[in-house]
Amino acid sequence: MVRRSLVAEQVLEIMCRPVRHCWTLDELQDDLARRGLAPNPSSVFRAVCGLERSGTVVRVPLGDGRGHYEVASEHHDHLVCDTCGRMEPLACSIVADLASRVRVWSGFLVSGHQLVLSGTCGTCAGEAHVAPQPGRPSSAARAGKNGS
Amino acid sequence: MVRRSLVAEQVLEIMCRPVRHCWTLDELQDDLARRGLAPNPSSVFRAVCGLERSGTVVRVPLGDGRGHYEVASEHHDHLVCDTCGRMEPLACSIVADLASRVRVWSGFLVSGHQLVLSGTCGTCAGEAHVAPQPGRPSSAARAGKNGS
DNA sequence: TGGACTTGTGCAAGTAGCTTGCGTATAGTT
DNA sequence: AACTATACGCAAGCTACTTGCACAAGTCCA
Repeated sequence: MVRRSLVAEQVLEIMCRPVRHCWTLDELQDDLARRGLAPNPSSVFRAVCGLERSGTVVRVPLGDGRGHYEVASEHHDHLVCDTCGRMEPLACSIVADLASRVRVWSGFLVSGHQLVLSGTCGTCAGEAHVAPQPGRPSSAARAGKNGS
Repeated sequence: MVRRSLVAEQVLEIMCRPVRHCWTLDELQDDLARRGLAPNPSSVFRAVCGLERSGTVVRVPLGDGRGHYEVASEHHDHLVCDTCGRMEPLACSIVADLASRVRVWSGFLVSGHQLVLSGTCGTCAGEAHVAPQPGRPSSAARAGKNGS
């Protein structure tokens, strides 16, 4: 008795679009709302959980205290632009030889890694020379979850 | 009117001991309790906040949804053992050339990074096989860490 | 077609890990 | 000793999930 989950279907469709590289639950819900669906946060959560369990999507820990999800593909790392908040995938091969070097260096058997590079993306760096961009949603802007 | 904060003082003292590389607020509170102090969680939080504001300690986002703090020193990355949960610092120079490679590769101007390698530390790997690798500087020995 | 069964969804409450506001205690200063 | 700024405890609040429960709806089988 396999029932299709409308929410999960739409979530997957949204995540497969190349508009963005990875999503928070909030962003997914916003996108779903824009599509006329307005599911409960718990439904979005459960849909993503299901997709994660089935291996279709994976959770990316970006260290900002929120859950980020992306469609499962070959392992890669992430570039996060401090200016526009955009995130880009980074071919993992660029750090592929790290494991063996670490092993030799410290005896640590590396089985996985998570690398997040922050800085300014090519676009923003280019724009910075032309004109400043006011009102950009910076990743830091979100950080004030409770102020502090 | 500068009053010393007993909690902040003890927190800093705890964090300066090489017993462990980085602490959560919980762990700090436990250690403080072991020292006879039993401060409120909010006091620990405020003490750490103060130390962070003054640049004495830094927050390390490990992607587990909790705040980890370590004494501020030269930037480095982290090795986390999946078996014993121990964490070790990893000389950052090992990924130092990454920025320039990424720049060439994608035009991204890297200003910072956060790398967490997970796997099995030398000690745990040794215990698992009974035949540890001799002559290798063990991660524990090198980093002067003990383990939790 | 209809009843049983299974699964998806919404709603609300619960949880973890902070974070903040407020009142009181207390160390420094005058 | 009085005054005042700061540390601290307590409790409540916040974010971002996470879970439990009830109901609705889809699927299966007779």
